[in-house]
Amino acid sequence: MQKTLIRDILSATSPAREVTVCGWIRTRRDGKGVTFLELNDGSCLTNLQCVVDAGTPALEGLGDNGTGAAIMVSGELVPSPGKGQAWEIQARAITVFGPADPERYPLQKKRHSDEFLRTIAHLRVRTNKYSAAFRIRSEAAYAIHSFFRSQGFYEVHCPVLTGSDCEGAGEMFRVTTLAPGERDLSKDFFNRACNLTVSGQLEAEALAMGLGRVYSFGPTFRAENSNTPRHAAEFLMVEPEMAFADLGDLMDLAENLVHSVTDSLLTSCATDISLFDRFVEKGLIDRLKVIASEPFARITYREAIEILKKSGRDFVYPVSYGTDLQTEHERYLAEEHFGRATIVTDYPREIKAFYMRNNDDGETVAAMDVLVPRIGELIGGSQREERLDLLEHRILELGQQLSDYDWYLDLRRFGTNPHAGFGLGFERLIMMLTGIANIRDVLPFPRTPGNLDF
RNA sequence: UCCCCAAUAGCUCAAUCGGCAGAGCGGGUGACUGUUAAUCACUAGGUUGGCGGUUCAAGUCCGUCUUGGGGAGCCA
Repeated sequence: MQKTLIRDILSATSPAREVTVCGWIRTRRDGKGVTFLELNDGSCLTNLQCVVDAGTPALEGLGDNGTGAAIMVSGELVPSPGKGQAWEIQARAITVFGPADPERYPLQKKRHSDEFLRTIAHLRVRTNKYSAAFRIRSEAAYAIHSFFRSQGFYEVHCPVLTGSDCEGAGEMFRVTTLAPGERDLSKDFFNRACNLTVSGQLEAEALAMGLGRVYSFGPTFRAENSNTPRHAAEFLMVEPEMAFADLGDLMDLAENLVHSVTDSLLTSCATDISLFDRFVEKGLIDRLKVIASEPFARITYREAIEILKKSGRDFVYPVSYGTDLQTEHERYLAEEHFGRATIVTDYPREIKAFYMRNNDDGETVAAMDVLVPRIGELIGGSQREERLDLLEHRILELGQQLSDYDWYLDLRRFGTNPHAGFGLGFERLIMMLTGIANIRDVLPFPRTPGNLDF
């Protein structure tokens, strides 16, 4: 049987004698002579109106099923005489696949709070807001792949299971097959400690040293006890790594990526984004147009400190050279001072990771953070230290063992070159694109401290 | 992990000074209509998050735990 997606039906240019659609009933309105169904199949935001006349086999097939039921409707596609839709289906036959008991089905024909919908994450995709959010997720991922492909990058797949426990990106989840209480790691699956990855960066660097330009796009895990609307224990990270590139190249890449993805989403997800513009964040579309077209502000850490000092603001955390920028500082820079995406570069080496390239001034490293209004840090990256002696010195300075980084140091022993990369938090990008304020609502099944349902 | 706020019907929320547990939506029943957040009438629905305390009397005050939200730290 030929089934048509509602998305395709709604863009029809002519009537059709026989179409078949499948979907879930969103609402049902009964009259004496006619019943109206709003059918949604997830292919797009808009529902398809199905008209079921009284006394027909179609109504008999429908029975008393309403909101939430999964059905198949066959009939004629005709121009709708009513207001509100161009097309409707005059139903000839209806098959019910799965009813939804209205006394127990949690989704009603009304607005629910995000907090309530999180408790039924397995069902919330059947609402307008969440189906739109997850369609945007998919389109954003597609746009990211398209961008990198157009720039000569190859996607690489970095391992989720890692023996490295010293990447310094946060607390790690331990993975083990040992029985509870057993502590002898030599008897564990890998004969050593194993963790879930916090970043594919080190592996991506290795792959960039042969493929030139690569990016990984995969899950990462942080066992931090972070309870904020911007952190999750499992999230996707986009991590490009470029050989023969410096910090300037990296900033251009980050800016072009965000421009490109935002611009293409404004077209490919126009209907879904307009939903968020109306009901979630007023003015979202205008803000996205700015993000898609305006150059990012670019300042050094030193300049950022000067701006903050001159701001006259009474910050909770005092501003001084040498300490990291706090959330309130980042927000001031991106939201108030510049009013657009802002790249801050060249942080003091003491507050950044060991692998970042030392600048010639001896005190800063070639790091960059991309700060976005309302989101905060969307991207963090750096030019990597390609000089073996300086890298070894930095590792030892931090009290770590060179042997732990043996394979990573090989990349500097053989064919080293200036290279750079960053990590982009995919969920934060989706928050930016939708205006959704809580990361738990852009992840289909969010993992946060104490929450492992579904 | 720290600070602040909240928890009452399936959902969203009221309940005055501590004094009879309420509404809208949703559900059920019926009416009506090419309807579109349909409309109208009737109706069912409660151990006020758990435990303990104060009081003649606790949804309301106190302690504690749990859960959720906001802010901070950590970061993407």
